[in-house]
Amino acid sequence: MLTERQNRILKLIVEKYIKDPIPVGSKVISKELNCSSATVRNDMGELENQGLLEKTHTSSGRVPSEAGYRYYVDNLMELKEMNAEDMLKLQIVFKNQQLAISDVITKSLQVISDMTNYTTVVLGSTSHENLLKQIEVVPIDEESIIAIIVTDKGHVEHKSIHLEQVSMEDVKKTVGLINNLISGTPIDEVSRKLEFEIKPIIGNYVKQHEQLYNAFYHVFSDFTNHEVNIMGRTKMLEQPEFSSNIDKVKTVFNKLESPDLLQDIIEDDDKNIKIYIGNENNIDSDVTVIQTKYKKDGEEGTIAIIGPKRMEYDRVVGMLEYIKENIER
Amino acid sequence: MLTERQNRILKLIVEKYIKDPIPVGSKVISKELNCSSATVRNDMGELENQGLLEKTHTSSGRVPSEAGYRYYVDNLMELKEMNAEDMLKLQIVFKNQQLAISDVITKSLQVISDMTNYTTVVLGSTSHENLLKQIEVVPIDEESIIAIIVTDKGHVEHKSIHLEQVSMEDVKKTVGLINNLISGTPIDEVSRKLEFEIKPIIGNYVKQHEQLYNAFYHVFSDFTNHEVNIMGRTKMLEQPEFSSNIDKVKTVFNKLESPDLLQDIIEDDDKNIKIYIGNENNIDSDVTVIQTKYKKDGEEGTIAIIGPKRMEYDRVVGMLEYIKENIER
DNA sequence: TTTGGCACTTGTCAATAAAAAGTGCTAAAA
DNA sequence: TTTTAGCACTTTTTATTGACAAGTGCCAAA
Repeated sequence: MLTERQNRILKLIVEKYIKDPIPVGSKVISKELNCSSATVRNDMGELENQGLLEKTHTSSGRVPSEAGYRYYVDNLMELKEMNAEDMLKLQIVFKNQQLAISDVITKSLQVISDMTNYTTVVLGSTSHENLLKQIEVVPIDEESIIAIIVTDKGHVEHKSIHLEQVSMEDVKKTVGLINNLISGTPIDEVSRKLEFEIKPIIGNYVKQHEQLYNAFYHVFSDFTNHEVNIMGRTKMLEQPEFSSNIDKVKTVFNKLESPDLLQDIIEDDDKNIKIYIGNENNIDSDVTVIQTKYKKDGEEGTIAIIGPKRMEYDRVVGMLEYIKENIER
Repeated sequence: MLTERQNRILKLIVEKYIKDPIPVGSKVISKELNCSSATVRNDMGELENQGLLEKTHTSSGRVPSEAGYRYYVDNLMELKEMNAEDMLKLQIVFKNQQLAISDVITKSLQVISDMTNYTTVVLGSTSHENLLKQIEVVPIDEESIIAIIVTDKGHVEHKSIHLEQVSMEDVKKTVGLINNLISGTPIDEVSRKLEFEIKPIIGNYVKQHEQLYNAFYHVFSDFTNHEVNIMGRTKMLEQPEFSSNIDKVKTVFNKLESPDLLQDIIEDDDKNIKIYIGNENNIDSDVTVIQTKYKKDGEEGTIAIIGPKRMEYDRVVGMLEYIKENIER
């Protein structure tokens, strides 16, 4: 259990360090509290014993540890109103009636990325949550068509298909069949249903049914599992602790580029705003992920902000709350 | 005019420097030529006078200047066969019959990016080259529909539209009208045609025509001008001259992130492989862009490889030739 | 025209020293 | 019992020095 003064010292150190990433000494802190640097030093020693602070070397100032950030976020952080400037920039996006929800979300997270210099991510719903709404085909030339899949959540994906000696009529027949028989099925189960419900039927009266079946099978099995949108991919370079350590930057960039990983990583059913500091997330032990789920009409997904552990927690949480509120009404 | 030996020296220096970015001294060169280092030094001095070589400081070895690279590319470079390993990896992509052309291109450039550690870009055709093929609408719920635009080149784009109190019937009518009257029009002229050919008609017998017209107007005017695909966005970090200079990296990253700029930059009607070294391109004076146009059936576009000026010119040109050849037949 | 040789420049590396920042601990003060 | 002043000690940062390596330019001889 920490004393009142220790709490105040920890809070000051975390906030100072977030503003400027240099270890914080006892002197600066003592000026803000009404006590001497020696007193502060004693408390800092105790905070270090508790694992909330760290030293970079024997005689350096203190830096928050991972547990320190966690304690700060859980107990010390005060949420403040979003500042007027931030709010204004976001409102421009929200006021735009033309935009569909998903565009509003993407655009506003783009704005946040620019304002904060953190990387932002928007994750659509997963393919097992999306139901097949409709499939459309558009012929391009004699040998190729484009198949367009639309899900009930409004997710659209398309794929060009190369077919030899298949009549457009047969294609239309097959598509009609799919739309009639298996629309409403979760996307990731469609492939299986194709095999058991469509293949046997078209086998009888569609020429080249093998080729056609294969084509559609691939269309669905290649369906992107998650629609993922990353904004400000390279913002990490703006963070001093990263720009001085290129290897860290590379690690994080690689995580972001590999879409599979990203999907596994940010998955959480909680509707509140969640904060994963360092090892608490699966991206990298040097970053913090702040994320939340949104749900609006049918559409749902996750938005996340990725920054250094030394993130402006209060500001980001404020923004996420604001965005979420605006989305959901 | 350069002497034969000067040509050989310049070639050696460029190639050595490309392999390993440290200034090249007269001694190493003299070992490969049958002459003394003093002779080489004289020639190097002359090459520097001609602006083809540079020194990093008074007593350093030489480094190719921009003009030096240009001279190398124009006069000295020998194209060699692609090495077997590179070729094998690319063939795996080309052999895959399932893939549509555009996917083959994207995938193969992904492979090239991984093999070379350069950033690669695939640019689809511009919107004035794409003709409207067909527009489809899929209703999602009472108040929103998804509009899907397909062009003759097989480019697909979709947009969710929010409509209030518009009947699906009216939507279908309007879409039918568009498909009948203005399919075949270049995408960037559709908006105008909508105004003069569709608006007057639906004005008469479609309720809420204003809203509907606006919605479709935006669908087309927001149509992405260029489909752009970037692979290996962060590969620049693997290049020693960049990873030691973060500001350069940031500049290049920013250029890559801004899609508008990218479009202006890589625009060229020449069908050959073109090389833009340093200031010759508009991305950054520290990079080289090697690019070419491809054309296959209806589809056409540009592929580009972006790397440091110290790029492996011969290897990259070889790869591009190989890819182009494979695409076009 | 080429080459050996040498003076000269610059960058790199290691060692040293001094200064700055900050700590921990002790003993005195509150 | 808590707080504080003071001081010894540690580590980092910065600058200085000197030695060495790499490389050049130029001159005079081959």
